[in-house]
Amino acid sequence: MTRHAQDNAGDRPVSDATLRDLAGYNIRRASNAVQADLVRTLAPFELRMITYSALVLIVDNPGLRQTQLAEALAIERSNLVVVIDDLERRELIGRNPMPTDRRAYALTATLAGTRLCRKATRAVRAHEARILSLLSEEERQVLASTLRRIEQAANDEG
Amino acid sequence: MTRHAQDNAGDRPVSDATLRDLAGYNIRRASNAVQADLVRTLAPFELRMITYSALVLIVDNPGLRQTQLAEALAIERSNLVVVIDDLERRELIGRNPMPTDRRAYALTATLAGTRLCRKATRAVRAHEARILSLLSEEERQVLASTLRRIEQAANDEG
DNA sequence: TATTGTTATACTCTATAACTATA
DNA sequence: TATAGTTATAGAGTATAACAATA
Repeated sequence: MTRHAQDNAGDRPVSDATLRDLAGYNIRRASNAVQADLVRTLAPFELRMITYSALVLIVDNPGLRQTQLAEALAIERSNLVVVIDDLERRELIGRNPMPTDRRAYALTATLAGTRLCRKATRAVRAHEARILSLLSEEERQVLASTLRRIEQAANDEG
Repeated sequence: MTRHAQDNAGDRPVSDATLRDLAGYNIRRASNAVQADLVRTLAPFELRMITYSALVLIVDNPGLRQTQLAEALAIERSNLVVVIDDLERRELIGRNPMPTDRRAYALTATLAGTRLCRKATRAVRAHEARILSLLSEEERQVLASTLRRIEQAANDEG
């Protein structure tokens, strides 16, 4: 393919200096890349990120109600329903009636759910370890700390 | 509302220690919060994050082709079309024929587009400044640097 | 009246395949 | 044969409103 002088920006590297100054832009790009990678990591377990996260929290907090779980995951109650439906249909968790409040369910993991959770967590951690191996221990701590504060501040802006 | 002893996890704080160890989880939460905040910031300009980002790159790189722009934004060519359609319909940018390649368009911002870009950038920066004021200069640099490396590594895992 | 889980719905973001016109 | 832009479509993710059962 021949090139001509008047191609102007055609072959020069694209400058994204303005956007790279914005935390929101960098976070979106990193988040998209990491989420796509997590989809691949969790696919063998037939789990999505949100399904996996819900399972972990149920394993770690037996007896959780759905509203509590939705809040902990920072998603809407209504969007959690299909997630719980999926985990229950596969008999990884159970919706147990609460004697003290007949509106609510106490969520508990089955043995199969606990086992799958452990296996998936090992896979996710191994996968993350390869990515995070590029970062020093201090950088990892700064990353976790700054992300948490940014989330908090962004929510407070609302 | 009365409480009973058998409420089990009902009132205890939900432990998300397992998930908080995962970079992917923290990044997703921060990204969601920041994107939601950006939506609110850009709404007065009738811009979404992707529309704003595209406009910035066109202003900074006049003559850009759509494929180059999509690659720079890390989105699919096909998803960029409606974004460019929107910006063109509002006469913020123009699709100019390229004499050297009649398949492609050279994208350029109009005066109105350049002005809107400047105004929106000021608003976004002011908004980010409030959030980033919680971070030291060193933390901001570590954040930007680590996010970029994580994006790169996650893409390479694919 | 308020809350829990649920349904329905809509809008955004992303990914893929296939088409057209050019190269 | 390959590339630029386009169209259509499907799957996630997210948000809101409204409902029945229960508190």
